[in-house]
Amino acid sequence: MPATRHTTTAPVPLRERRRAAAAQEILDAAERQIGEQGPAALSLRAVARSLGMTVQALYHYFPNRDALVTALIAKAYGELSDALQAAADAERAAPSSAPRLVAVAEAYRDWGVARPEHFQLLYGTPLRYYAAPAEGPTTQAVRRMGAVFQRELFAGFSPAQLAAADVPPLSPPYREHLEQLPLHAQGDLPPAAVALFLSAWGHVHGLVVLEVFGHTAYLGAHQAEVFRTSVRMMLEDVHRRIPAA
Amino acid sequence: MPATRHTTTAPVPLRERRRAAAAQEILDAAERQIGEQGPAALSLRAVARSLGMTVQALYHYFPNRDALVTALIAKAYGELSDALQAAADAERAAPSSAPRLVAVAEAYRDWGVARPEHFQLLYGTPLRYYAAPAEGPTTQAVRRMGAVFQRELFAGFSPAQLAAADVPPLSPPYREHLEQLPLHAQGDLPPAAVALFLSAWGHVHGLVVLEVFGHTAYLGAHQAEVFRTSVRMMLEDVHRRIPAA
DNA sequence: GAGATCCGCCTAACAGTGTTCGGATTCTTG
DNA sequence: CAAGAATCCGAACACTGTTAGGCGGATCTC
Repeated sequence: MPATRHTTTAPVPLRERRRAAAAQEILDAAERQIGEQGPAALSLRAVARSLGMTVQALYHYFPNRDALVTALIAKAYGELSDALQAAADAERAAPSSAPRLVAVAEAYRDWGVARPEHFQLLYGTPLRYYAAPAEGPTTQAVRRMGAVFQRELFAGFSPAQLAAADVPPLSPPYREHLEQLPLHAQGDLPPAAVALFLSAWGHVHGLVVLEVFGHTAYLGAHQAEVFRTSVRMMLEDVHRRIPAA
Repeated sequence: MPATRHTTTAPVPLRERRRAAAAQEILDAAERQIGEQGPAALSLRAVARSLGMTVQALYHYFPNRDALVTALIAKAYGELSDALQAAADAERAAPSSAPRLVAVAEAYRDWGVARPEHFQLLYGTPLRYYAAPAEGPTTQAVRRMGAVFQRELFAGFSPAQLAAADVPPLSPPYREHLEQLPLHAQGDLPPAAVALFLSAWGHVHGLVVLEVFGHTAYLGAHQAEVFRTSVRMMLEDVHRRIPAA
């Protein structure tokens, strides 16, 4: 079997373009359905129905449901990353980096609260038998998202400062593993800083997860303030662990 | 229609007992299936099959799938609470309260890591169309679980100390709402302490959620150390905010 | 002990899901 | 224009939760 079929001069993206357009249309319809009915209600038949075609047509654009879901997840991660980046950019004029980190965290929460169905798609397990691919477009999108947060968390600190962060002693193999981790957003991040980042990220994520999944409903309308207070404390605590220049 | 049918002397728990035994058997089979196949694969038909009966028989013990799921969730919360309490009790001899809180946090993680399917049942949304009841046995179990954590987090501090905790200013309505919250484990907890508790709980939960749901798989076998380090820092940070006696 | 009642379980069916096979239609390509 | 590929649909399979109707046996009353 030779490489491809379009052996003529032009790259022949004629048919390909229609394919891509149709696939995009399917993705949009699926996303719409998730936003309306929740991720668990995602149904190939319903997607096809809303597009005026039958189920089997979808199989010409996605090999199976999991592939469609993976594409949806990757897209959602991308949009979430964009939201975080936009929030950070909006606070670029701030004199200190603190408001930028707060803005990023708030953007993370805002995205989850505004679109709980999509948030559940990313962080719940709403689709029975769905297994996320080990390495794919999603992992890359996740890394990008973490990079935004990490950048603003440590903005304004030198590598020397970060390396001297007051962190419990890390075991040598753990240090080594952290050093050769592919989440170095910009320049090398010392292990102590990575440990701080992981803790902070878990902190922010946990607060949002509890709220979006309804486990802190008893807090009512004050959930925004709970989050704001917690993030502020978290930022203070992290900065307190980084020595002054 | 009069009250009940058993108008004889004895309370006639004869049939009731069989009913309860059968219901328990169903619950066990369902839990076994969750442990083996994951919560998303929970199927009434499969449960009935493993018990040698047909689907419709289950409907004589649970009105529908959601009721069975609710019972499973309540049971899982109970077991999780027991695990936390047991971990705290095991460290009762410790001179300081710090190791108890660490032990409770580790127990939370251990439970989630050891039984990821059950953890997903509690904190994911694995069942399509399942809607948790607003007030029921689950909320009570959740409160009990939070109480264990909260107790160990603030053990050894007086109400006066907790009230003077160094926390960002809380808005008056937020303070008021926190004061009349039904999660006062023992004695009244000042709003500042509640804010600290909520932040700490979100922190621990977020770390565990990320790990159990596979979002930090890139950390490999070091995830236990990530957690231990983060919890230690969290505890230091919380205690640093509570003034000395 | 005999009769009435109710409980427990079954067979059958409905609407829904993801997925596959085979044939028909349409549209691009040489 | 003819060849051929890409697209699409009808039908089917195995699975899900749920409901209706009917049968047998255990239980309770007299």
